[in-house]
Amino acid sequence: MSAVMKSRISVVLADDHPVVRDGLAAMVNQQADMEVVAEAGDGEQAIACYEQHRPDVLVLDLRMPKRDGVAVVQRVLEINPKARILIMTTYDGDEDIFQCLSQGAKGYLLKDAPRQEILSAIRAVSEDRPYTSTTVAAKALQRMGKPSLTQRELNVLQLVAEGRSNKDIARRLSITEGTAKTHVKAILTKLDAISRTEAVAVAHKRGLIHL
Amino acid sequence: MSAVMKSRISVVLADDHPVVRDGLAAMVNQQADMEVVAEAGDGEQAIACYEQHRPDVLVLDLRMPKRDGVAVVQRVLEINPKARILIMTTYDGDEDIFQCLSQGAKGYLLKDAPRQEILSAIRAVSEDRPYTSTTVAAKALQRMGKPSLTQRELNVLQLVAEGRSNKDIARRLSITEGTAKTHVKAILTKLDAISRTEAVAVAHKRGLIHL
DNA sequence: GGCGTACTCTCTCTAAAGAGCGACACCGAG
DNA sequence: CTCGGTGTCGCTCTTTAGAGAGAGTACGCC
Repeated sequence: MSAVMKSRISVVLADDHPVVRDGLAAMVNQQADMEVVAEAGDGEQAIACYEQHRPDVLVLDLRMPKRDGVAVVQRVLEINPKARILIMTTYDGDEDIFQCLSQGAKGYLLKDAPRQEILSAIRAVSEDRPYTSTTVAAKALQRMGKPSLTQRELNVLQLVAEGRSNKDIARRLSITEGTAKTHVKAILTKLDAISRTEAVAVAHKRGLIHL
Repeated sequence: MSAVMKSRISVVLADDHPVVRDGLAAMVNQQADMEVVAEAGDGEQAIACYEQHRPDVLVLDLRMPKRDGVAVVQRVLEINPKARILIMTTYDGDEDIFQCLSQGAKGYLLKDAPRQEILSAIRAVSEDRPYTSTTVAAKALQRMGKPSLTQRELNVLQLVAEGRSNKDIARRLSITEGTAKTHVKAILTKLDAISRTEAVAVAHKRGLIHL
């Protein structure tokens, strides 16, 4: 590589809202040092686009049809462990943030970020420098130290959030009601909640479940 | 007015995400027959912008800081009962839709709508023709016939969603636990739910509460 | 006035949820 | 192999939630 980088930063956009893609594309293409090379409207397209174009930066929305953001991050990093991924989403639950960053995404920012911040985030990530806004970083730190739920507990939590009773949950998971209660109890303890309803509120705020 | 409309449709955009505003602005300004005259990042700005520019169409996001979409619709229609408002949001709960349309918004569409649909919606609303996509219309019809909650019940529902117990709710609203139970019972009946947790799930899906 | 609606309160009774235990089998990491 | 984590099941006990039914007050509307 020469000392002077003449080629522009290539960017792939993945977001299920055409409006958002247009907005990002407009912002990016207006810059002299970057350009959008492809767009994707769902998770599978995002993976396909990445594989095909191998962009410098993949800008990714978390909540998408077909395959959600976390899964896309995983798959893309399987394809290319050095992939530079910038998560851009509306969700600020600490679980989402933690998942993405710990899995190897280089940046995470919220859609209500100002133009300048978005552009500098893309530039940072393109140079393999991590970018995290202060508010997002704070959330990620919040998540530290908090106990994490097991897969089974997440399954149970999901059913609890749908309003199922312990008996109902037991039936669906082919376990006894007592065991279902044990799981719920563990969930309440880990989320520091008194009732199942409060647990759902807490879990939703943290991004553990998505209603 | 002459038979040939030479002046372009003036549009004011209100959305708390700069990215979305950019996207919409790019789309709109690319059209020969319309232009963006102002942008707002929160509810109060939206009202101020409308009052100042009196655009042909106000494109409005529902969830915004300072003042939410429904309140903005109300206020703007107070200022100008003939205001043409197009709601554009990610939320498809039937309560949101019903509220906005019944209060006088001329159109409602989702952010994942394709470019063409967004543009034709703006044109329709600018000519005072209502625009509603089929999926949104279906939601609005779903809401018909369903019992609506009283203000008190909405207050209780909000507390239930936060995970409060009946006793807790009673204390906060300065009523007896028995009365709190009566309200919760009424909520369960109206939402056709068996438990409070299910009620929260249903209410969230319908857009009655926003966590 | 009469009617409907919302809000309040009281009562009983059953079902569910949650606290607090202990226990055993499995499995992977050290 | 031992140990920690997980998932399973069991038990008792108290608290909470929810079903059902009745009833009084206030307010606005026709």
